[in-house]
Amino acid sequence: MEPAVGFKPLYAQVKDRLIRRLVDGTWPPGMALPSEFELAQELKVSQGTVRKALDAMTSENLLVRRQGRGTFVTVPEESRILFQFFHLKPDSGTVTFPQSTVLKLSKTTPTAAEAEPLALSRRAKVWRIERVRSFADAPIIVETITLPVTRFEGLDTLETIPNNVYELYSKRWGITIAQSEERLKAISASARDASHLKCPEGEPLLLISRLARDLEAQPVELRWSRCLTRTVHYGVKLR
Amino acid sequence: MEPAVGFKPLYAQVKDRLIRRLVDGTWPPGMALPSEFELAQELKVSQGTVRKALDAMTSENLLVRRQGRGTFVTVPEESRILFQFFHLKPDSGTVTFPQSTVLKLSKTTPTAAEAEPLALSRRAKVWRIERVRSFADAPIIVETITLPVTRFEGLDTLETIPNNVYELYSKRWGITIAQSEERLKAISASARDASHLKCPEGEPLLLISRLARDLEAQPVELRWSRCLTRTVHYGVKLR
DNA sequence: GAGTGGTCTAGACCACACA
DNA sequence: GTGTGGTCTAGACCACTCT
Repeated sequence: MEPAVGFKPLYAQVKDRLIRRLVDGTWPPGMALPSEFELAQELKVSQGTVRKALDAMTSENLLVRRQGRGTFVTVPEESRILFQFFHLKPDSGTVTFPQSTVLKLSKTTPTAAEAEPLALSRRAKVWRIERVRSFADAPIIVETITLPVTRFEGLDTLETIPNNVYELYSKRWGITIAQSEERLKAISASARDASHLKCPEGEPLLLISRLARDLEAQPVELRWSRCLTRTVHYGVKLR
Repeated sequence: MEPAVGFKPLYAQVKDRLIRRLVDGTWPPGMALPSEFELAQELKVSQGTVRKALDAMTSENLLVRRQGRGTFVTVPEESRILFQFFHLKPDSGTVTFPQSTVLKLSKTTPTAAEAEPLALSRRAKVWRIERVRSFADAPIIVETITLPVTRFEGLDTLETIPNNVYELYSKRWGITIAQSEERLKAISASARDASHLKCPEGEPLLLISRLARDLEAQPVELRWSRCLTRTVHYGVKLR
């Protein structure tokens, strides 16, 4: 008699086994999974149970299913990131991905406020990236990205840091950003923020603190974005 | 041969029929629905198809299912509203619902910025509620709520306007708030905001503009909240 | 035409709630 | 014990994609 606490439905167990294959790189982004019947046969469950696991993973944006074609591992390309993780939109007009300019890349130790959410020691090494992001040449965001060096070896040897860093994390280190939590506050622009955003010191800015996690829900990236919201807003839909 | 465009899966049609019963009050909040087999028999579909419709409605927070007990229409009680629509949380400590004090209730006509999202004419009548909300006696939010008079007849005859207005909308007018969209910006506290929030004029505030919709996705309520985010933050989880 | 996911059905058994 | 939702299975047919 197994305890009720430890019980997991079969489809959840199947889901866990499939996620493990995403984590270990058996099925890299873009790859087609075997068909439902092949998976069912291999995992010794019915096709309906495999489907329930695949549907759950699809609703978490880990997979993409196309009728008639197959089931594919999600690729962290721009349009997906834009939709899933980037919530700043122009007040009017179409949504676009901002251009970015790196100000500084340094190797340092985390502050207490950085170490705690990233589950790191104060003596651990981290990369700190500072960059400005712009819509149509107008600077909108100043942001600081903090990454543990242990998971991003050789970051400083890259020629450039691309606009879409989540695609980089995936391609260079095989790290998939699967979920994140954001905390928003209103703050005043510091002299430094103001100079980068070309706005008066003391201008109200939207501060977004994001903690991003990988497929196994381990914290991977901490990001502090200060945003000028004169022409853009942060959009949320609640169901 | 029917056109592919007009096609809707059977479970989606079932879902639409069930939602109609929520809208017309056949099944009010808190009521138990018939069992899956009874619904299947009545609607002439299989129990599995009914289940798919019920699961979809459950994931939209319209229904609550309890193993062994039954399926129930969601009640807009505090804890649910807190979880579903209220995203301001103390930086540390437990989540609570703020107290509120109504400053003013007036009947007026909408501004252009109010009329458009509510799909109203500029000459329509609207209620405008202004109130302050506090955590532990500290004022945190000043907000303005705009409601079309046609859908909320007699609002001015109420003795008091309760803290949880969505519960009021449901009980008094049978209107269920099922979804909403929020836009966030950082602004400076006006003299008026500052006096209510007991903060300096010019203090950075988080402005939340919310458009709330009913079960049929019709806009119902427009709300502008100005929030002091020194000790609280707006939390978002992204999957 | 062959292969894929999408829908629909039917039935079995389990876990839980309540009287 | 009875009735509910939760899980699991098996099979059928449809719509779509690619060759």
